[in-house]
Amino acid sequence: MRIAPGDLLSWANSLEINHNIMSAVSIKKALSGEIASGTQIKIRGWVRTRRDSKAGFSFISTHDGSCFDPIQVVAPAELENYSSEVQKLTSGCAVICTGELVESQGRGQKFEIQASSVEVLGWVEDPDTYPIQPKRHSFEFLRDVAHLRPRTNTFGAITRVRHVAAQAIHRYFHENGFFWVNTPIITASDAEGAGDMFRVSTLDLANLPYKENGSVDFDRDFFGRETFLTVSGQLNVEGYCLALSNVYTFGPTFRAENSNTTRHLAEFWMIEPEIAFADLDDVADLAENFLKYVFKSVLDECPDDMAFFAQRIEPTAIERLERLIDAPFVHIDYAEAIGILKASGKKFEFKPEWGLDLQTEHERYLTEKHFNAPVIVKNYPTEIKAFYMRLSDDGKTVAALDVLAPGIGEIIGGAQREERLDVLQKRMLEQGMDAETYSWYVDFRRYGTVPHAGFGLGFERLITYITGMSNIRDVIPYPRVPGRADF
RNA sequence: UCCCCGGUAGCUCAGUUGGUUAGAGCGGGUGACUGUUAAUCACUAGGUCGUUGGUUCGAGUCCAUCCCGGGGAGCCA
Repeated sequence: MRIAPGDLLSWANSLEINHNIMSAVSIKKALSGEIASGTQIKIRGWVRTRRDSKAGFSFISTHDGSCFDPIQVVAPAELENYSSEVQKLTSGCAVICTGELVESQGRGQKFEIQASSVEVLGWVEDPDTYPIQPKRHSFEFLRDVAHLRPRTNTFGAITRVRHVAAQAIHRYFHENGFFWVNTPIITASDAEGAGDMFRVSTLDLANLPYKENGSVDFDRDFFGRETFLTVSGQLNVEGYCLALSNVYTFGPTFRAENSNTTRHLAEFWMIEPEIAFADLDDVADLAENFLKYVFKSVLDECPDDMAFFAQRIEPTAIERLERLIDAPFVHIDYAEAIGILKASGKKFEFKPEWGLDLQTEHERYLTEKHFNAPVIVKNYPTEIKAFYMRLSDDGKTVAALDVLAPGIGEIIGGAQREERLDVLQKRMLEQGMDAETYSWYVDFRRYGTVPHAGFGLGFERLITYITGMSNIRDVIPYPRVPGRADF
């Protein structure tokens, strides 16, 4: 039996195995208007608040995460467990509510449920100390209860936006003929100096084997050599790029840097597309096109969540995404950027100078003050960039790019790769890199080399930008940062 | 890693130049009231003031130390 792609989901949902799943409806569906008023429905979720009316019923505001809004369940005093259970419900209790879906008599919601049954599945053991209360909590506090914070409005919204953005990313690439490549998480290459690495080892730290010269004998480690957690899938994905043309990675990435900022995590997710037969301008266009697609998808698919961010987190959350979708990104050369900074007359803590990397204050000036738009800065001085970036004819610059966004700074870093064998080898030699470790990478330049380019996008930085959340630790479920790996 | 700021009730905070029994709002409990919706009103329970040490007749308050958190910088995505 062959089933048309558009019918696959209804075919799957019709299978016996799903009958139990379909017996209740999501709150999203109950509030959507798809279900006729008067229909008997069942919803399952967690209590946000309970308000009693002595007129003989209680309002139970219930959420299940399917959408931003909770549904109001009207529980009449006639319920057999009304005084014994319903009136004892507190924030966080898990309930199954059955009843008639009706248009609400009160303001604030279109539909509500006139309950004929409220079944309590899980009580809150001690309501007095349950951390998630129906009030505003600080994000600092919620980080200490990261396992419970998904029950709040904000973290529910973040989770849905994160999901929609991830789906949009995969969809964008899929529909543009890219293949998702799962590059290894454990690696032996000291990946291009992108940062300090976490060691992966099964050696007994209290009883390390040593070689005769006194160094640790990694021959006896699990992989028979030193290994680490990946800091980038780029080197690996290049191999797939030079066979499948358009590829990307989307996976966890690890940096053991002692970074204590609102935009760094020790464990984060990174998206790295890599395109063959392409130069720096091609990858700059890809970055712009890609970002606009993802932003548009989130605006279209998460209107309620985005409205919440605009109302409570960052007033311009929606407008700035709309503006960014409409306006072309600014493209400038690093040299021009230095010129603009020097001519600005602004006093910077670090003086802008050709040959030095742009400081955060410089990036902010360019993207927030001078252009007030996303800026793609291209062609950086050779000395401050990685070995694999393509050298210009005069050798002074490499074909690197950074995408700077107002509010967060660097969101994307990319480059055209050095495809010429001799030039790459020379640069690796200059930087004192171990030729043997990277021989497989150099092979790509030996066998059918072509110009190719790619970029890296920090997924959490993207979510930070979309939602207006100011700390990256609040857009990943369980943040890992120096000194903390709770939960 | 460096520079600033902070740690008081379950949560968010106030607490005077050091001075008796440390306060408020929310949340919890009890009651009243109400198609309510951050409901409202009354009553009530709840604190070794981050740790350790010091100064003082007396420390939430001053000093030192360590721990933890936040913001900024560097590194980067």
